[in-house]
Amino acid sequence: MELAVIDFETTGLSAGRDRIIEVGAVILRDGRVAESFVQLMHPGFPIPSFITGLTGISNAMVRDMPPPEEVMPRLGQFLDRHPCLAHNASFDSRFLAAEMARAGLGRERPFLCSMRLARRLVPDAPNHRLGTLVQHLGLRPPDGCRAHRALDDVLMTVALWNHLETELAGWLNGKSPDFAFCHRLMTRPKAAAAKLLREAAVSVP
DNA sequence: TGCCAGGCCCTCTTTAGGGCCTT
Repeated sequence: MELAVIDFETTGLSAGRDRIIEVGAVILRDGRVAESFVQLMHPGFPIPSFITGLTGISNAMVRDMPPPEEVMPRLGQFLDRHPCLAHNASFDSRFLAAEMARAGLGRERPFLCSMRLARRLVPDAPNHRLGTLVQHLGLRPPDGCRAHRALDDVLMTVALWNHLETELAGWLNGKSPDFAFCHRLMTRPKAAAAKLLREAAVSVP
């Protein structure tokens, strides 16, 4: 399954009030990064100091950067028709929809959520934050990877997804899971998701 | 003036509340 893995750094949590200040995205093909896209953006107002402390993205870094509405057409072309994957996808899909609408480019995109899948497949993790899961599973993000920068968070999500996909393929007798199966798994209640896995394990030849 | 996200998910639930995740 080809996926676009995406992550936004923003000025806050509200898609209605806050703006995107950085996007990272990659096209994942056979578990490998085939293309990548990263861009800082100027939100049109000062970045809150809390966000600069969290992400390291300062007002000086975005001073000469384009506003989100200028970046969205290029991002839309990059994502093309790929289904998207993000960690806590409801957050990123809300911001993507809000910024696309501001740019006059409204289009709903299907999303998978690595956090919701991990809650089904890694129930014993201390918590389901991206960094915790990567550490808990012993995954190795690329050297120099820094949490809360968009492309680095994308690469950690890729590492997590590759682990989850391998685990799902184990349930499916080696067959790679498709989008519909992953979506069913992450949207069903816990007990129903567990039943879905058990049924898949015996029904896939 | 005062406030400011939103949706999933669990449970001491369903006539509800609060923790988890994302920035």
